Amino acid sequence: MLMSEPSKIEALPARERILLTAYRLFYRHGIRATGVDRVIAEAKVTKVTFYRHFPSKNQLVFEFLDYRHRRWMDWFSQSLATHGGNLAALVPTLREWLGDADYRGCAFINSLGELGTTVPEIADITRRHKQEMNRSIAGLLPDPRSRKAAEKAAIIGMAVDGAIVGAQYAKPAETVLNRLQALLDKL
Amino acid sequence: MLMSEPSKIEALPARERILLTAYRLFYRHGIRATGVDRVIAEAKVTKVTFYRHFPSKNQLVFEFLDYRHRRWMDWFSQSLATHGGNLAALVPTLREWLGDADYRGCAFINSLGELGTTVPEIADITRRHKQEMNRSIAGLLPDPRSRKAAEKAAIIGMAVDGAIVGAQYAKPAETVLNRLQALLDKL
DNA sequence: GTCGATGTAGACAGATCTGTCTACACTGTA
DNA sequence: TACAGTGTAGACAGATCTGTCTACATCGAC
Repeated sequence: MLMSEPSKIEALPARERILLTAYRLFYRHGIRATGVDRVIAEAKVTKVTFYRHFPSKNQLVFEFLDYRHRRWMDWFSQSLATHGGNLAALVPTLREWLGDADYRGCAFINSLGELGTTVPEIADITRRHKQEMNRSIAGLLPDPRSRKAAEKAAIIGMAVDGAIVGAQYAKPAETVLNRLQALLDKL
Repeated sequence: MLMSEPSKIEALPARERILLTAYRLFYRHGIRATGVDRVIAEAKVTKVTFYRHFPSKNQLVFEFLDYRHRRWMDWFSQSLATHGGNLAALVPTLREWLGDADYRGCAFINSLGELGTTVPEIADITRRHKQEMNRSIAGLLPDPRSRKAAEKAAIIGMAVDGAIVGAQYAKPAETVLNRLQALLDKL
């Protein structure tokens, strides 16, 4: 769902191929488990090309997270709209993601857990990502720009984070989604 | 709070020193960022001793998570009891942990995000840990052994997971705790 | 006195990792 | 026509990583 189409990657310029390959490997296997050499091999570029576009692995990680953020927000907003644009849209939208076969949680939460003290910028990046997610959630509520909507969205966002993590260790995702729906029904 | 006392480690047998050192380094820096050589150096043992007690790094990781589970559950149960043993105890209990200077989230969630596909056992380990956490939460509710309490505890546990993760990227933890309290007030 | 358990100091092997380097080719634009 | 941008194939350096190995010492229990 949020994964790129591998069959079309070969036609892309080298930089795009590197970023999409890193995106797929970092999300699936983790950042430290994915060496630069593996990204280079699977993107079918050379080291000179890689280091011409990305001065370091850490820079690639930042661009991976930025790219992930933009793609995820696009999907999230569109899917919420598709499902009706109100709070009832939230769980059906999350169902599309949490039930995916390639689901591996939130790239930001995972990266924070893996590298949070080694690369402190990841906490800021994660906070901004979640703030924007919460703004989208606020948009589902009556009077979306009010203080009350922001506070309620933050509470809902916290529960969504819990569901995201829960779907990583608990199967099936449907259990977690039902739990989230039950919580939303009480708010 | 949940960290061991470094000043007393030297007096312990080698196996305990290794486990406590791994516990501290894995929790603070992540698993892959912590090499075996570093654990050995800081535990003040030799490689032969290390590999006599732990056949592999993965085995050490499993024992780190088991140890973390037992210590965390002990703290969690005792702190909940100290704060009154009912649902109102939950947020004050979590405040002790989430506000800690060495706070780095949940070792299970972090390990799952870092190594979830490389070491699939971690998902099962995490699920069992969270099931036991939820059983403790159910114990705070009226009629703790009922189906209803289990379901409510699972919902609360999901929100707790969200708070745990939120406290990693959002400062101060007090904001997250207030949000959690607001959610609990609505349940 | 013997033996098992526990501990010691690295050397070593093989693998993996990040980043730099050389010299060249192709393409598109001005 | 020239030049900048983009791309190529590794070799190489230095570092880090996991796990095995040798030979010995100490201690406590039987």
